[in-house]
Formats: sequence, C-alpha cells, structure tokens
Amino acid sequence: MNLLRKLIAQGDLRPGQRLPNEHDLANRLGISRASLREGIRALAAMNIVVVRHGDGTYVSSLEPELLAEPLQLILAIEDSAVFSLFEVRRITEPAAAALAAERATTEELDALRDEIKAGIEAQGDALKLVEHDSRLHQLIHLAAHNPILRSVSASLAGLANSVRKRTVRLPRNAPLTISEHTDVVEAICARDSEAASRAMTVHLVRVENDLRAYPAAGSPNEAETE
Amino acid sequence: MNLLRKLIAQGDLRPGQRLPNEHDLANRLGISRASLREGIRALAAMNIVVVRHGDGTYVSSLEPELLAEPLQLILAIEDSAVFSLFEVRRITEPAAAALAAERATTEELDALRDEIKAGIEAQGDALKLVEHDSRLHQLIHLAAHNPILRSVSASLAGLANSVRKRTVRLPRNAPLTISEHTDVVEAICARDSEAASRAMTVHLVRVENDLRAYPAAGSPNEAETE
DNA sequence: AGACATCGGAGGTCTGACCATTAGCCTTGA
DNA sequence: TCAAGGCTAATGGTCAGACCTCCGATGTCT
Repeated sequence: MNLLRKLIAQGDLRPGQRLPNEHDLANRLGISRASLREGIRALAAMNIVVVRHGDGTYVSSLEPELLAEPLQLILAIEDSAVFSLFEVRRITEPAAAALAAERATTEELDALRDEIKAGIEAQGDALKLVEHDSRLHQLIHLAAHNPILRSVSASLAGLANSVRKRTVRLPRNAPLTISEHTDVVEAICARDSEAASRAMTVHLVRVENDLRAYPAAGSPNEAETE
Repeated sequence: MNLLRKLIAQGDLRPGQRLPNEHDLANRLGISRASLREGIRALAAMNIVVVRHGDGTYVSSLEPELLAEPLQLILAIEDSAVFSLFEVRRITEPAAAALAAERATTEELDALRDEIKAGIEAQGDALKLVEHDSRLHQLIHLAAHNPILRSVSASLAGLANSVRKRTVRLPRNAPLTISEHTDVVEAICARDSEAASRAMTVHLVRVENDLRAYPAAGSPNEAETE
C-alpha cells in the first residue's frame, strides 16, 4: 500500500493540520474512497492521524508513539519487566542527555530552564510534578535532535507513565527529583555532555531504587487501556 | 472501531493461524467486507496480522518484535534518519552486548559461537551473510535477557534491514564484518562486558563509515514496501 | 519425474448510495 | 444584549455488489 507514501508526499503534513475531506482527497490521489480509508485506518492505527467522525481527519504527530501498545503487552505478561524498562532507560536517557548537551539550540536550553522553574513552582502538587517530569525528559530528547531516538524514548516514556499510574507517588521525593533535574539541565546548558550523562544516570538510579523500595500499591491486574 | 476487539475475541488468535476469508469473516461478524478490511488494515499496521495477496490473512506472532513500520515512516520522510538510526544503535547495541556478557547462559554462548561459524562458511554469499549478521545481533539481544530492550532492538534491526535492502552490499567487507563479530562474541564468552561493549562499538562505527563512504546505490525514491 | 498450463480462491480496488455525528449558524426567548 | 436550544451542511462510517489481480494447487503434457 504505497498510497501511504502518496498521502505523505502529497499533503505535506504538519502536526495539527487538517486533511482534505475523504472524497476530495481520494480524487486528488486518483484512488477510490474505500482504498483511501483503508490507508487512513493504517495511519490512525499508528497514531499518525486522528479521525473525528463528523469533523475531519487531523495529523497528530509525526512521531508514532504506538510502540507503547505492544510493549505494554510485555509489561502485562511479565511484571519484572518494569526493571527491564528502567535498565533500558538507564541506557538511552543518559545518552540523550549527552547529545542534548552537544546539540541543543539556545531556545531549547531556555525551554529546559523554564521547565525546571515550572517544576519548582508545582512542587506541592504531586500530579503536576509528574507532568513536568515527563515533559522535561521529553524536552531533553527533543534537544538531542535524533528522530529515531526520540520516537523510541517517547514509547518508553509512555510505558513509564503507565507504570507511574500504578504507583502511589511519594511526595517526599519531590525535592530530590527537582535537584537532580537541575543538575542535568545545568550540565546540558554548560555543554558538558559527560556531566549531563552522569547526572541523568544518578537520577534514574535513584528513582529506580525508590521503586524497588516501595513497590506498586495500586491493583496491578486492572490497568485500563484506552 | 471495536470490531477490532470482535476480531480478536471471535477468532481466538494463535500465531500463524489463518483467518477465514474476508467474505465469510465479514458475514460472521455481521459487517460489510469494506469495514472488515479497514479493521484488518489497522491490525496489519500494528503487525498483529499479515495479509498476503492471493493467499490469505495470517496472525503474526503476538510477540511484538515488530513495530518497525511506524519508525519506517520517519525514514521515509527524512532520509538523514539513517544516521540517526546508527546513532541509536551505537547506544543500545554495545549496552546489549555488555549485558549479554553478564547474563548469557551457556546455551546462548554456544548459539553465538555457532552463528559465527555459519557466518564464516557463508562468507561467499553476500545475501546469506547479511542474514547471519542480523541473526547474530538478535542472538546477542536475546542473551541480554531484557524483554524491553529486545523489543526495541528488534524494531531498530528491522529498520536497519530495510536500509540494507536499499544499499548494495560491498562484499569486500565480509572478512572485516566476520572478524569484528568474532571479537564481540569472544568478549561475551569471556564474560568481559566492557570489552564486548567496545567491540560492538567498533563494529558499528566501521559499518556506519562504510555507509557514509558508499551511500545508497539503488534508487532512493522508489523503495518498495510489502 | 519434471515443466508447464489451468483454475479456483484469496485479497485489492472501484462505484455510488445511504447512515451517523459533529460544528457552526440561526432562531428564539429571557 | 446574550444565552439556550434547534437546524443544517459538511464529514466520516457503513453498506452492497461488482470486477481485477495475484498466489497456490491441481492436473496435464512432454
């Protein structure tokens, strides 16, 4: 089904962009609406596109995060996989931090600093803190300027989030998290890739140890999907 | 589209199982063939199912080794992503080799050695060599005993394979590849995780340099899918 | 026994109609 | 004037049946 390629080539897709309606788009591509719809279903399954009945079809993000779904299968089957997940993050995230230190634009550095500040202000609210946490990691991966790494990391982060939902966040760790994040960002801003990598490792190891010490509290069997 | 769920619930899927033909299946589910096909496309996009024109539709392994497809989109859009891919492999594969050195069972070590031998025998046939190459990497990831890492690496390897198809393999590099592989496997067998990591890095860097020196020879715009 | 021709059955596509849902406009009433 | 509710056009969702293309197995010929 190279009509997928056609779709991509034709409508130079930008995130958020709305696609032409199916009738027109099918005409423009020289295929039937039925075939077009099959292609759209595939894109939708990959989370590249979102279809809203009665409204339209929109480009979501070009980075398919869908990897998370099948990975979640592993988690469901094997509970010990949580530690496997951390092991992988201990591999990829320090590397991403190092790359970010080398490649981040000044705008990206600013965004990182802003995120840290916002995190400090949200210190009281555990839920918000979690959100800032994942956004910070995301910003770092963005600053690494590697689309593949970013896609992989996004999947892992999604997994990590689904784990977080199962665990009760211990608020007393908030100051620790923030100070570790600060270390990472400072190293990146200083363009010190080695320090950034080290700081990220420290952060992940500490979080993992916390998890080991206070294992999941929620019901592990009923993790909702969609 | 919960018909997806219907599909899964109805035909209790076992890997390799062949689905009823679309006409019958649509009837049995009480939907039209068009709708059924859209659902199948979604499943196919997630690599849960494989459709073969003129033959039938089969349940692919539920083990999610797959997921390469969405990443391939990135490659399709951004050709420079090939180097991003190598960058990520330079991060994950040495780590996997190190883990393998620590955790491989004796059976897995034997399998690694066998693969090396088989690779040497296939030295003449470039195509076979490629196959042994990817199998060796796969074995290493297996020996790392980390399901998440394995799934991620499998996706990346799938990507790497699709790149290989676009490039003409330079046979004169066969001896180099084999000797580098041997170094990696020897380090793993010696339980020397650091050496394994280093050897793997050397291998990947060399391959990447080759790629840079002799870029894709095939027509880059018409890479067939499926 | 092997190579080739044939044919049934599978997925791939097309057409054109109708149904279901949404967003936005427009009327209505306070 | 403004808010609540209903109408309407646009859009995706589904359907039906036809035809094309491709694969695999069967059977035939050499």
